[in-house]
Amino acid sequence: MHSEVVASRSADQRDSSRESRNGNSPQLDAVSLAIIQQLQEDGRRPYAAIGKAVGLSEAAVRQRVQKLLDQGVMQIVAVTDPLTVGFRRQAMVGINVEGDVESIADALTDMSEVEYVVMTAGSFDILAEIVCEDDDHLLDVINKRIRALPGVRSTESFVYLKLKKQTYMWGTR
Amino acid sequence: MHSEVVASRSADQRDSSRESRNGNSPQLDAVSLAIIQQLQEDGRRPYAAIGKAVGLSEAAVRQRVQKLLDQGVMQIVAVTDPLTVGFRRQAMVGINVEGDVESIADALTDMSEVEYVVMTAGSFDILAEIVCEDDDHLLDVINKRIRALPGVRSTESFVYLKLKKQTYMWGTR
DNA sequence: ACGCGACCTTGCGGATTTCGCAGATCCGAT
DNA sequence: ATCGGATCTGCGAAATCCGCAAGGTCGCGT
Repeated sequence: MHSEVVASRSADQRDSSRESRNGNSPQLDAVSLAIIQQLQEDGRRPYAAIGKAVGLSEAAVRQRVQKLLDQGVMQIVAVTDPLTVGFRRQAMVGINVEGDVESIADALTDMSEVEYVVMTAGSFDILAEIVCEDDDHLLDVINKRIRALPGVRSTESFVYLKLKKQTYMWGTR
Repeated sequence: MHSEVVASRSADQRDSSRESRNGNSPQLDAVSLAIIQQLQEDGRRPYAAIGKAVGLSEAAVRQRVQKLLDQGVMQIVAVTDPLTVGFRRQAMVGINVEGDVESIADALTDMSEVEYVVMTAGSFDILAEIVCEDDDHLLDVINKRIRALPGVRSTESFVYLKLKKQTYMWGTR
């Protein structure tokens, strides 16, 4: 009874201790992946339901989720389109840097208006997404704060006109 | 008694029966805003706790959250760094279009590998974020699928090297 | 071979939370 | 003045969460 799936979570994705986050290597197995998928569909889904879906007991799911949360591998949050929540100006800013890219990225990370920072290959070294209340605010962040950082060679802004898609469903496909 | 906040949720969010998401502004009142903030901190926070924080009964919070969810104003989901979850190649693609920008954006929206689509002002008409398993996959999506769309004049890719920040905390600042 | 640690399972109450529904209220529209 | 819709509050009942305890299994290092 109860057997069903289970899929013998053997000792598969062992080794390969590479790191992806900013330092540690969480190393997820297939079951945790499945749990995350469940929670990507509905962050409030009960543990028992998740357990049934991935072939684990309620208690086990609870422990796994807690650990994933504690490790910072995943977070369960509400997401919205900022435009509907009163932030009327958003922009993606492409930045070119001379010198240490990482330190500039860190400086951007510390700004509360900056939602998203990623280091890239291509004609920009960094892409940063900015969320502001209005034009003045946006202008201020870009010109006074970002361009003022030592090492920033140039920036190019892309003001958001309309958000068309925003998903959190990889793996679900 | 019990007053506290409440802030007289006047008769604002009239209509809104329409598909929010895009062009319009559902107009959230202060209470819904506060609820969203609570859920941005913890997507699983109990309704009673939220109610206490925003000055509403448990049932009222539940109804509001349900409506926000139904309207598509907000979603409660698990988020992770895709790199941690096995998607090893990501990129932002800037796209220039001739003709109807919106229809191209819609086409992008239909691709499962595309996580994020936004229409912008600036030297790109559209920015799209792509999440793939490996280089072949990424190459395939960009060259075979995106560039193949009629109306796409040119694209420029920014392959992600390292994600530095990813937040969901507007309003909480 | 043995012990240890990591992880799962089953089972179990009690505390909490969720959920549905009936009864107020408020407010604008007829 | 009154009707109707939207929203809030107040309940029980059902479901979920949470901690905990007693095993079981597997892989690994000594």
